[in-house]
Amino acid sequence: MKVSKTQAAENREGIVEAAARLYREKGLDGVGVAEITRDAGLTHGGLYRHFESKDALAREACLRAFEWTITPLEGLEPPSSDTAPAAKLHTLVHSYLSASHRDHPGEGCPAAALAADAARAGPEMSEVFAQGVERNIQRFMRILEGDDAATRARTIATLSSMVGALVLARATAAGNPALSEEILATLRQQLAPDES
Amino acid sequence: MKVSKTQAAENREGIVEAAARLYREKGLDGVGVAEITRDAGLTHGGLYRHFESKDALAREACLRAFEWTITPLEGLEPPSSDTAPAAKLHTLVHSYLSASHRDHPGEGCPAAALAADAARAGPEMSEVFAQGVERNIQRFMRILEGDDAATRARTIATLSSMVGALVLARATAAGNPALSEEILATLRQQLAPDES
DNA sequence: TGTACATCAGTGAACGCGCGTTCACTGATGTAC
DNA sequence: TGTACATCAGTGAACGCGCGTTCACTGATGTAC
Repeated sequence: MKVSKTQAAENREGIVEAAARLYREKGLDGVGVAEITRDAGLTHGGLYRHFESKDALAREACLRAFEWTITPLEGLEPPSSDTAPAAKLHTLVHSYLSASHRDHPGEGCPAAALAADAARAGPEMSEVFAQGVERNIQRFMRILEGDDAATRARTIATLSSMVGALVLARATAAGNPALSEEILATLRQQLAPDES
Repeated sequence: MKVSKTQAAENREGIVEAAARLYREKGLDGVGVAEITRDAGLTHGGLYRHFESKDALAREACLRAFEWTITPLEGLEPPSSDTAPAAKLHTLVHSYLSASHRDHPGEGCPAAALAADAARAGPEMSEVFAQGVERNIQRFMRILEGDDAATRARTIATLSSMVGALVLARATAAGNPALSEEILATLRQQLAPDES
């Protein structure tokens, strides 16, 4: 049963998006091609008409995941072009370091969900990751409205803090919910303190 | 071929240490029991005389890994009881955020290597992780020689930064070595600036 | 101290299972005429 | 516009493989006498 070109493109799209979500939820070694294609409404055999291998799909899924995380950052910009950088930063930090983000990795930051896996997945995946991180640095600097070395350093430090805090909050969430929340709250306050 | 009680205890020890190293190098889903026992000089069948399951071994290996990372922190203390907290902090930060630590996860911080895996490995593993993180917070505060809420907040923020930076540096190392080094250097400077 | 024997740490073949990948096949698509 | 047919996206059985776990067995240990 062949399928129209547009339908095939949509199916391919569905596989990439299912993979991007499932990999972030379960890790690169925690999902099989059968589960991914089933989630996209297909069977596993057809996957290889679109992707050379599972690893190639994983790279494309990570690329997609990095685009997704950028979108919410950008979503802040159009309506908030008249908003102060500090306000944008506050919104972003509090959204990133939220219980909701911690508890829904599938739609969240791929760096926090997959960085450790990516470090073990070979040079091509590392390139994908390096591009994603560099792009997030650029977007973040645009929010801060600075392009000098000091802004870049501040951006890298802030992103590292956010990723580390989210990763630790996730690892401790089930075993010690109070500690998990303390980590998130401490870094929210540190990076974007509430007035009052 | 039975073996003496001391020999059996040593063998058990060897399995835990091999597991602690291999899990940090390859991830919780990246190593099999055969590889672990082979690394310890045994065959896979005997593993179940010592551990109820692979998951139980993984938890004990993580516990062990957290003890190891604490040791180097403590190693700083006896000779440096006359050293200023700032100097200890400098040594610790520069050692943690080094290329050597980035490139040798097997002997390094389990939080940076395994937090994402641990978040997916069930509540018992999360408890092990929460205890490990809490213990590292306590040790770090002892280095800073403070036990108030502000010191604790500063500690949590610093540890989050270190973990996030190391995780990002590892994920980007193969694909963009300059970016990886930039991340480490930026956070070294941010957390424990060189004088001059 | 010496002997008989129960214990049990470790071995390695075997198990059922799920994995990534392949491939013969299906049948709607889309093109050539 | 209608018809014949090559294309190829998707199906699902099958493959070889490595996984975690089990188990009958081995033989040195360590205990009971």
